[in-house]
Amino acid sequence: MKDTRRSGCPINLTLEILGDRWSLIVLRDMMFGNRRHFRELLTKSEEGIASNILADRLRRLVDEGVVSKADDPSHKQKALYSLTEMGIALVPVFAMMGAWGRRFLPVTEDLSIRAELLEEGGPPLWAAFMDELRAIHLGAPRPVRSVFNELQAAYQAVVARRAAAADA
Amino acid sequence: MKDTRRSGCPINLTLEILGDRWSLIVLRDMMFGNRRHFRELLTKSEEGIASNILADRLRRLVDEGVVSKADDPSHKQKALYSLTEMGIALVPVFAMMGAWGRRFLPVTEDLSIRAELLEEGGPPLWAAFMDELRAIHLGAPRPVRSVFNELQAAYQAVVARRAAAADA
DNA sequence: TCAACCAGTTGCAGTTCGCAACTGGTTTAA
DNA sequence: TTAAACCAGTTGCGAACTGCAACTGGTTGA
Repeated sequence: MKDTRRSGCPINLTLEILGDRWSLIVLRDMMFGNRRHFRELLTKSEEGIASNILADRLRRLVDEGVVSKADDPSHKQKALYSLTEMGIALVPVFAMMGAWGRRFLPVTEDLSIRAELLEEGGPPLWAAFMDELRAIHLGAPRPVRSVFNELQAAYQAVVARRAAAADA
Repeated sequence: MKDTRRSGCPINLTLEILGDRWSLIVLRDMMFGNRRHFRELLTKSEEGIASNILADRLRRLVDEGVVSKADDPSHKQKALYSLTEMGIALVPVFAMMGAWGRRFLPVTEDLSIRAELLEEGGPPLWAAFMDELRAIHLGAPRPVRSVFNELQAAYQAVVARRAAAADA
């Protein structure tokens, strides 16, 4: 928690936590890419975050309660980062931001297919996805439907289709 | 438009335009506070933006096409800033961010009443508000319903109620 | 035993931020 | 007519933040 709040406006307070160029990238990768470890977030990011920035952002997000950090039982050195309910509740924000970006900015097809599905699915799809995230990150019972797999499959399909088109 | 795009992901591209601590504050004040001139944005902001930062952000937002700038016919020196359709389309993003902030962050009652109404009203209210913004900023025909006035009245009512409670 | 892997830290140059003072011009009211 | 208030910014400066590359100390698996 920051003690130097500029105002009690919800938009402002949200911006004080997430208003920079990397925090939401990290959360996006945790949420849609299922990246849970430092090295995964560092090396598999499309945008190439620097390790000191990543360390700083993870520390802040943990401080603010958006992300939690735990030891990975399978490996003494591994830290396991999880979304909290606060982090999971960002799904609709991502959906709306993705929809806006997709409409107005020069997105690439492969990287925007997830945003497209999320937009078309609307609140019911978001709720299903959030249920699944609660299972993955909070240990809640795993729902039958896996929105994560649906999104992933759609992404793979686009990548495959584009690769095939490039060959032809 | 920036030529150094980190990736074609819609979330990333959105962040490259709006991912800082001030851009959305400026847009919020234009949208919900109907601030259209430099001095209004500078002095009436809850958060106290610096004039050089405001000038820089307005320049960027105009460059990116989120805001447009025109001469105010009533005053030779006045510049009139308007939301473009791209800016108006941010209404749902603000609604979701406001809802998130309201749920998880220490918002104040007066400054979050608008976010509450926007959340409760849902997509139909957002659409009505966007219609009104198109009238105000783009010269479209003015709709009958004024969501702006509804939000403003609710804000004033909270302020008045709190002032009365403080007196008692 | 040794290479690969783990989560970060450190140093440094360049950029951005935030504050305060200031600029050159316009409008308003006495 | 003139002075005060108002207009959109700009400039200078120290402090903070960013991004890059190299590095640390420890763990794991072959």
